Amino acid sequence: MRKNAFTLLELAERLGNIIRSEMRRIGSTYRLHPVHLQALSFLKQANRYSNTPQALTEYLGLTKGTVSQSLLLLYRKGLVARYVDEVDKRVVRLKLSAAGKRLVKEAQIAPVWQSAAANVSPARIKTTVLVLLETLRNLQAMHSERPFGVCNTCTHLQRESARIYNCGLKNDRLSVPETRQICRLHTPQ
Amino acid sequence: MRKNAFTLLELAERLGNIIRSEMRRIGSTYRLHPVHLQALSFLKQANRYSNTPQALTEYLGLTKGTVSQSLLLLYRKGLVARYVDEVDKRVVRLKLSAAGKRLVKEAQIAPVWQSAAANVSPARIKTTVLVLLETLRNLQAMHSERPFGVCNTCTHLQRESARIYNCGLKNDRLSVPETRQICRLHTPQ
DNA sequence: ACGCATGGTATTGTATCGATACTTTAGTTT
DNA sequence: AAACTAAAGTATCGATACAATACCATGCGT
Repeated sequence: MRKNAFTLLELAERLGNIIRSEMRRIGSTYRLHPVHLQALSFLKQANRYSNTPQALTEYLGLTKGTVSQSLLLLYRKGLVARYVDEVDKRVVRLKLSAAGKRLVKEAQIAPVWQSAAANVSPARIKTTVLVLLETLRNLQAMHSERPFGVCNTCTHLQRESARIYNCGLKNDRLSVPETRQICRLHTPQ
Repeated sequence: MRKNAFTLLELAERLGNIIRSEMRRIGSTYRLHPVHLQALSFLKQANRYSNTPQALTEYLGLTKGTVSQSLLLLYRKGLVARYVDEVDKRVVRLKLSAAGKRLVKEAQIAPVWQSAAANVSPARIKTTVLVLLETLRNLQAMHSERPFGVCNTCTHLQRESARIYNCGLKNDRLSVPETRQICRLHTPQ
């Protein structure tokens, strides 16, 4: 039991390393580091409450100064657009540019991963996902980090009718595609 | 199915980030980076075929020049000892110093992890470990990376008698503790 | 004896990352 | 309204990971 949890840690560590060096490999084509690919991938999925430097900082677990510099680099490369929020002028809104979207599509490491897990039965994958998810949530709770999830599994999501959703926290109307994005205010059920 | 494999990738990525920032936090006490903690932890477990810069390079997935520099830093901090191999004088042997061993013990992140996975049933953890292990092995095979495992699960291990083991590849006698270390020549059954 | 591969180091340039200090805007208190 | 205070970002600096390249020493093959 103890031993197994230790193995789980080692495995996650090794997998993390592999993913990281895979990202390094893929990113080198564009002269980007792993953290940049992660940032772009996050921005692609972030909803309207999470498309800011602050949210990205929380997501990556780095300091805001560091993230600010990384964003500057991505901006200079023309991969992300930045504009000041109309309502709160302290806030910067981030958005992938066309080039950024293209890059995220090209630079996927998912295919490699999928073929690596291709021979595992769906049931076992499901168990694995659930176990890892629970562990992740616990770890995040310990560090009082935000869980960052989609609306589907959030307590604040209210379904008004067939295609009308609402965020109970922000009291905003949400479009269906929006409910599939990830949110920094996510609160697991 | 496809969707699940994608989620698995995301989870591993998130967990990797958490582990990484946890390592950053712990390591900052000693002014060490995540990669240094990983190196020390590897050296603690490496067997006699794997206690070299080359093996560490393969393990971390970095370039040998980079790893050489990291080792220099660890050496200057008095955490690892280095000496030239008697037989092949090109080879450098690495060993944790007393201070290095102490640090590895102190700087464990395992406890956090264990409490995070504490409420998951052993059976489900076992499934998770097996799935991740298979995925890891496949990923490593794709990149023709070495799997790095313990003798227990290696095809080259031969059991001579109750407490006498042999490595069929190197034709060396192995002590029982040695069969629990990790080896760069590991070949999964 | 000659090439050639292998294990490792030295050096240089780029850019992450943390720490610190700073600017601007928002909100709150007096 | 004026003055604190907090929040979101940016700028700057120092340390150093990391890749790339070149290099050195040893070992192994013909």
